[in-house]
Amino acid sequence: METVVGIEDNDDGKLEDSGVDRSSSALSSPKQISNPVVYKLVRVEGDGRLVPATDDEVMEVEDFLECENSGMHVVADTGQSLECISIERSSSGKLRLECSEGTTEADLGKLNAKFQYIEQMLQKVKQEEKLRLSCRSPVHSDVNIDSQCSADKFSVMDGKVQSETPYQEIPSIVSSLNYTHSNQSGSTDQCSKPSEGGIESGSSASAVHSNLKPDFSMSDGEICLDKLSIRELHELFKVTFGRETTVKDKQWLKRRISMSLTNSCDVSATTFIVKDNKIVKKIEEDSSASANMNAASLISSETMAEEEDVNFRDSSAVEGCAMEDSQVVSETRLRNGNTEHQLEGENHQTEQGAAKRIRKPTKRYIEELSENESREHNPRLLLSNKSMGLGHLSPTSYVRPARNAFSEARTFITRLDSLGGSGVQIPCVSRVRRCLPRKNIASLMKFHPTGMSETAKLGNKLLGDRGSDAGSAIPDKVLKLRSPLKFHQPPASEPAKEKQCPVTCTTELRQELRPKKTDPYNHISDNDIVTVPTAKGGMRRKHHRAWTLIEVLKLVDGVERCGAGRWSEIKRLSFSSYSYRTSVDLKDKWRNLLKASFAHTPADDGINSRKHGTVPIPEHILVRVRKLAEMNSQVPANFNSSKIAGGVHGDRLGYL
DNA sequence: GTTAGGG
DNA sequence: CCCTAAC
Repeated sequence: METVVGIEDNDDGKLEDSGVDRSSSALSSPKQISNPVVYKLVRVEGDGRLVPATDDEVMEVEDFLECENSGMHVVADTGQSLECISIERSSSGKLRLECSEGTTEADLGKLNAKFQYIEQMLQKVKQEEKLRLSCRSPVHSDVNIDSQCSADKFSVMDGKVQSETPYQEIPSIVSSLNYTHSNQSGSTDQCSKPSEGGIESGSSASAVHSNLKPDFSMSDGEICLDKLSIRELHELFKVTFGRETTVKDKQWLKRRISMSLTNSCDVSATTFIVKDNKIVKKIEEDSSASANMNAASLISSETMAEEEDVNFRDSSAVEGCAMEDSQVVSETRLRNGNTEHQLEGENHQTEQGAAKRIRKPTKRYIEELSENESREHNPRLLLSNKSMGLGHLSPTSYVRPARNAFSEARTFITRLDSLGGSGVQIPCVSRVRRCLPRKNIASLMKFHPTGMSETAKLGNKLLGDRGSDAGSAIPDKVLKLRSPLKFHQPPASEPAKEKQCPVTCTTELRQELRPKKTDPYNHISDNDIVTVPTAKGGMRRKHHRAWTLIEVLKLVDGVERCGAGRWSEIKRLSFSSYSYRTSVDLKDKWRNLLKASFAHTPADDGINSRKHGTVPIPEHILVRVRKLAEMNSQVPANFNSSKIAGGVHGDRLGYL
């Protein structure tokens, strides 16, 4: 949690700043942008101990906040850095806030208004709650106020009042009050390294838990809200969500508000709390235990912050009434986890547990968001995401993140087009997942043009078939950027190719089809070799790279030099720069060249050209091949047979 | 690891 | 291009 605590003790002079760690809060995550400022209020005893602020002190601060505009720091922009208000307590016991940085005027008025209202409500509820809960141990509650009108997120969590600002450049105000009654070390841990085990106290969190009363629950909030009239609920709702509501359903209002108020992941650890609009101070207990709890709560809070970020983003994106539902859902989900967690095991409330419970839904949520954005609902997306957790095990999983940035719909369309309007829907996921790793996309884009130019230079290039291939070679995203029209009509050779595939048109084959023709021009980027898992568990090279004239020449030269059969050597000598050409590839190609050279007659040129729509291998090369073959007695056994027509699997004999 | 050959 | 047997 982005918490900054500025503590000064007049008696002892400056208090060690160990308890203050701005960097951790400021750098911990991108979220911080959303929580630029957080304040904590702690009283420091003469001996340096951190003591929880008393109610009176709290009130002092509250009053201060209410009437002291200058005392508030306002962050006008998301880009603002953390500001810190240090609370100084003189020997006389007087608390005072200190501005550590300049104050931005923006939104000051708004903030104050909010604050005032909040304070009102807090006090009101506090009074009520005092009556009701006076006998109970301190409870926590979170007030989370989301002001949509200003796009500010204003919330009170764990006693911290803070506003979260979306990524937009909307001015935001974030302030947080954190009343802590933990010892210094505890405080330190809480503030600077919540996730570490630097807690000195030996007492366990569980001990604290057992001592503490049950966590606040939604019911608490409702109890308080129960007292409110509909009108008040409406007001509260307005303050909470930043908009009016016409809902008359008291229950609904209460639920919504309480949900929001308890949305944060407060843990019963913190010492002070803003509970359901009421600031509650915990009784001083085992301070060390408290420290533990604080640390724990901080962690969960941190986690929560992330969650909420997502949540808020969503809610802010979805405006109006409709948003309520979605928000309810998401919040409910979070809450459920939270509540569940708290109820489930106070003693089991480990940091990890808290994080896990919260994080899981978050991921999912993000995924869902992405899916919504893409407008294309593909159930397999989730699956692909799951695999992401495995890192790079699957090069394909890698692609996911980037993909989100692009229009899925277009991708989808393209894919359909590629099928020649067959209407067969190729699972986007499959395709995407089979795409090259994200990092390669750039290289593809970069190299593609080069490949094209090279092709052009070669002169013998087949534009029809090739052009298409080249286009399809690029991942969907790129394809979109290029001319999608290219894919509308599969090259004539395409169907033939497909037929040649021994494998039936299984999904896998189709998935592979496009990728295969993908990189004829990308051979420069050697890293692009991507293998895909086959049904058998083996790996299969994903891309088809048509042989270029240059490669053929190199091959012939290599054979001339080293002799046919010495593929490894040829590969080493002539294809060292073509990592995607394996010795097996050379062998296969040579085999096809042989067949072609013997099957091929000048008269066939025209026919073959028309037949395949491709540029035939120049006769002079074939002649050379034939010569070499004859020299080495490599005349194909049955060059005349019909078998020759097909050449080695998938190859168009005598063509590049 | 290479080669050869079938698919 | 893939897969494999045979080196």
